[in-house]
Amino acid sequence: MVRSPFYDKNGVKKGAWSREEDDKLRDYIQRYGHSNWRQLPKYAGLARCGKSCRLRWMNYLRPNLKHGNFTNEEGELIIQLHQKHGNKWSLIAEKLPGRTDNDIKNYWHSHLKKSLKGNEHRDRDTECGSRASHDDDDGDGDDESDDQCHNILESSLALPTDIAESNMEWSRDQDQSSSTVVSWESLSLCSDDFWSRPFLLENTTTTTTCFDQTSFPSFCFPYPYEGIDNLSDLRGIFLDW
DNA sequence: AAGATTCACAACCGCGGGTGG
DNA sequence: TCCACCCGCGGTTGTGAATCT
Repeated sequence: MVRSPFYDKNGVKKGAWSREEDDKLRDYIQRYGHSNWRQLPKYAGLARCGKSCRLRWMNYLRPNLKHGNFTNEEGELIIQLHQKHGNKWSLIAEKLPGRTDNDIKNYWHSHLKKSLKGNEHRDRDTECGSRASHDDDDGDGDDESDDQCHNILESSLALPTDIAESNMEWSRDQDQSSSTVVSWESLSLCSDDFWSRPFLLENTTTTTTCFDQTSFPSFCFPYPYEGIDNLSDLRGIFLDW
């Protein structure tokens, strides 16, 4: 159901999250918050990019998330809100506690849009039934009509109110911050999109440069020790401190 | 029973906005 | 004003599961 895990050319892990990764991410965020997604994977000991961590947390690990089927009430509300706001999924998600924008977006595309499409077909058949029957004679016309409907439904601005209303009838039928900011000098050596930049301890050439963390006062290490194991990182912390 | 098709949804990608130097 | 960094959003894709033929 999800992409198989793999490593990209930068050594960043992609694809499905393992149980262990979930645990690491959850534990880290619960303890230290997520004030800096980009640096989080390094501190948490994850071979992921910050963007991936954020997505996983927001869409799956965050507390109080609802998983599973949408209720009729939720579906109804989504239709109403989509009619009002269009594809502003995050806006819609704010009105549905426990649901993420991604969930709602997926639900819309897999359930509601299809049903609206069905209603649209009915409406069109009512308005010009003979034409519709011609289109469907060989089956090809249906695909074309689907595309037309698709275009309409892609934009909520173009979504006729009566369609949405008719669909509502169908519906009835059925943190604490870790104050992290540390200026990592080593970061300036990196380039590319910051989201995909790896923060991999495993792949850095300096990881073998060890130091005794226990020699420093504990307040020097607001993060789990395993996330700070090279001297340039340590230097960044002290420069900022 | 087996292959084809569709469904459902987790995850990725690219873009744009906000912010600070 | 410009630029880089950081973040969040919305569109899209990939793939296992379910269903159909």
